[in-house]
Amino acid sequence: MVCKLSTRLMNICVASFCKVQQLEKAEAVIVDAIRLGTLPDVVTYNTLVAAYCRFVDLDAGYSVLHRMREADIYPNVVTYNSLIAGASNHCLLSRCLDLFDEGIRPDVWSYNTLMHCFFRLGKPEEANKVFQDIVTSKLSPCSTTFNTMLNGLCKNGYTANALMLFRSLQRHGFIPQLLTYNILIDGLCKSGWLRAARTILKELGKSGLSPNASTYTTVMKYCFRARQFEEGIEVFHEMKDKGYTYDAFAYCTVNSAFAKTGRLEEVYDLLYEIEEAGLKCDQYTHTTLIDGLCRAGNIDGALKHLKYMDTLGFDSNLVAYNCMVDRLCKAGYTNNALKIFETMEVKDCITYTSLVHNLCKERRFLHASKLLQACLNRGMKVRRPTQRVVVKGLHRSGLYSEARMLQSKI
DNA sequence: ATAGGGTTAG
Repeated sequence: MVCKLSTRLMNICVASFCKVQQLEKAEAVIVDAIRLGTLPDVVTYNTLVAAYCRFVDLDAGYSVLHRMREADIYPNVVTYNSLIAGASNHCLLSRCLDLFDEGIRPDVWSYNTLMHCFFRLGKPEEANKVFQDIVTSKLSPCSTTFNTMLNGLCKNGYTANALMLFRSLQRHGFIPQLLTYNILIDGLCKSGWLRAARTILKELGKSGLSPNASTYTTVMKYCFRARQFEEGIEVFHEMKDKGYTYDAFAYCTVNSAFAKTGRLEEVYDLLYEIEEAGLKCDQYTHTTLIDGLCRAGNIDGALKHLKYMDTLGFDSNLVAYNCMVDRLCKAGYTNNALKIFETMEVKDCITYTSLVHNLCKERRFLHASKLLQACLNRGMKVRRPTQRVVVKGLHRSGLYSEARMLQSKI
């Protein structure tokens, strides 16, 4: 009894660490447990297989499978489903299919995952075959089967079929989940079927379910895309009134819309609100803000925000820097842009392309040529038009030997 | 397991 309890406790610990992507700590729990006489069971290993497939890769999942076999613990359908999901997430279709032939009888989850894999690879016919197989076989489809099918149809451009399937399912007694509604609303909006989307939204309201942050974010997205900003912001307020005030995803959507339309005061307010609530914006949001500030002519504000962004500990702020460099040039501060460029540890072909073009505009062809060569030396690709601008400029300025040198590197 | 947002050069 004591032993069983401790295995369960160990599994809960392992699962908790896996959930937050701390796989070393999960492994350490197992090591400690073994030392105290508690052995991992099939659940422990299944948790690990799922985590390694998800956060590392399929082979890492397989290596857990081997460890499992060495420990004389037999994998079951859950183990295989995790591997199938791992193969599917990394778009490894043939390995996904291989897993169906390894002696474990697949269940409806296995097929759901396979169907999802086909849809992600843009193979709706194959996905549909799997769906038909599930429906006609002894496996009974679950709501995930239907949700996955509806989502896949929408994402692959079969919105009409999705709507037809949805209605047909309802006639057969299928009760949609909130997720089902969210999938359909997004799919219908994406295809421009706004009236149908509104109908579904109304049905959601009548169903007794309440829209969640995801629903609101979807609706907002399409309002902003259709340039109906006031309507989008109204939706945002409704969302907050309903109590969804802690979803960074939704906030960042609004943030970007503000930044793009020059409503910078409101962005700053919202950013403050987000950070006050202890939420975090990602690189995209900050980059959009920096871009918006530049476009509004507030270069100093953008520089200040870029510095602030540097303190936030993102892996890379490359795009924000690229943006800053380009906007500085366009605002006439090319030398400042070059100074920033020199401080950048990571650069990509966009950094170079941007500077090369801006330098050419200022007829600083020699400088542009040096940068272009540096870029090529680092093995980065530069598009033809960019190369041509520099070579032409050098010729026009009579810098023939430099032109020849550049040509030889191209 | 399946649903939501967003960035730079030419």
